Amino acid sequence: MSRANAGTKGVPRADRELQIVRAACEVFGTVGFAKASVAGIAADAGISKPLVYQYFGSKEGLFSACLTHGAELLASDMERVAADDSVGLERGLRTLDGIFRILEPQPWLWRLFFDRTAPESGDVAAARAFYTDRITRLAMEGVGELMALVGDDDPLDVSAMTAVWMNVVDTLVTWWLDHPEVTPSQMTERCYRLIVALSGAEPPAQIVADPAAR
Amino acid sequence: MSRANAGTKGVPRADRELQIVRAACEVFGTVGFAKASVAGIAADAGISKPLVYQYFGSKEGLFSACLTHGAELLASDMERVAADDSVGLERGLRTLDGIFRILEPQPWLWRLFFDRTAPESGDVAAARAFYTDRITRLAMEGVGELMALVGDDDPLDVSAMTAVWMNVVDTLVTWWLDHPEVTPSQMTERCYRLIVALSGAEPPAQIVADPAAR
DNA sequence: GAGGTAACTTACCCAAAGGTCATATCCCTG
DNA sequence: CAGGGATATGACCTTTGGGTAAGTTACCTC
Repeated sequence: MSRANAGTKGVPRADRELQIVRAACEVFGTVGFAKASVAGIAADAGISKPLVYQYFGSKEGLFSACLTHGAELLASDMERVAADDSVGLERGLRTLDGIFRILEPQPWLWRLFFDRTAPESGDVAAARAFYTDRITRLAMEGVGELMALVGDDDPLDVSAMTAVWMNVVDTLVTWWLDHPEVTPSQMTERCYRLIVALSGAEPPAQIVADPAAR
Repeated sequence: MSRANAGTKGVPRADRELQIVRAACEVFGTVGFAKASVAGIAADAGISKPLVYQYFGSKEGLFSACLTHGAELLASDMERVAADDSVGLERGLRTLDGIFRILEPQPWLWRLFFDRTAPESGDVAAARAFYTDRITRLAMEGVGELMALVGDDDPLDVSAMTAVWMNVVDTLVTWWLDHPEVTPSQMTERCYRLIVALSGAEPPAQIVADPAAR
């Protein structure tokens, strides 16, 4: 009588895990690791706290799963863009475009990656290091091309510029979160204008109208 | 006998408050509001927890005092630069230069401002809104000038660009934190090169050598 | 259909941290 | 030099939330 609602509901583990991860991504991405409560996530997912621990071991394990889930989505898209033959600012624009489209239905995914309240050791750090490497490599490649175009190949300059680039993406996504009525396409066009304003010279324009980029 | 170390040590309130705020700025700025512990801050400051509460009322009140302390320092310097007659990218460079010099001995101050784990209502929010307004106004003014130079006066574009600009500053400061051997002057020069790389056209060069900017 | 296993829950434990209380010591003033 | 107020503290209270123990139900296989 005491454990009235106990007992299996016949949902396979893989389904439940995905359901939990999705709820957790939204919570972690919105309020951050430190302020997120496992009980709250469980409630959002419509299940109880011990099930979360049974499947993910700890709050940290759950966050790690979320990080992997989100980062995989983003990293694979960035690699797709990198495989194109665009260079310099145009490649930057195409990358932004892909990111905006992925984040449209789940903008909070982005925050998982830059959460300073997340643990800095253990599985979480390992997962983050793995994806940071993967993404930073792409960014450095793109930024390096851009810097080489103007004859600057100081590695520290490239390093700093890569950091700037990655946080510019972060900032534009954040700005977008505060202006939810703006569509991904409009964001891409806006980024194009901002780059024009900075550089004076206009990069190729086909990105905005290119149907293949949709 | 139980409260052995109790009793005044003759330190005036104002001195203690400054001492506590300084310790708190470092902790809040380093680990963030959520993960910071008041007892830990008290220990760092060399005093006990109840004294913190006696002087600041709550953890939130303490953070609010830190925010005001740090923001005042930065905002007043930005206003100094704004009062100069530089425009566009040169004004941006001068602002960066001032920020780097202020943050050199206490880089964590910067993070107080962008702490997403801080409370979003009450005194903290009020203090942040006050300084956000003050700083954003300056940034928008500078960014607006830059955008006007190239004929873009869409207010949303200016808004997004302002966000980008403010986070670029954040990023460069963060990058600097990871490269402590770099001096403020070197950082300013590096920023100059990055801007050149982005814009193609070179902004006025005197900022780097200008003794008045030191 | 008996039993093993995977899916699920309620009720609880306990450590950490925000916040308070009662008390102790010192300085300043009349 | 008496006492009021400012400065200071150890011990405590209370809430929050990560984590667990033990029990319940359903499905699957033989």
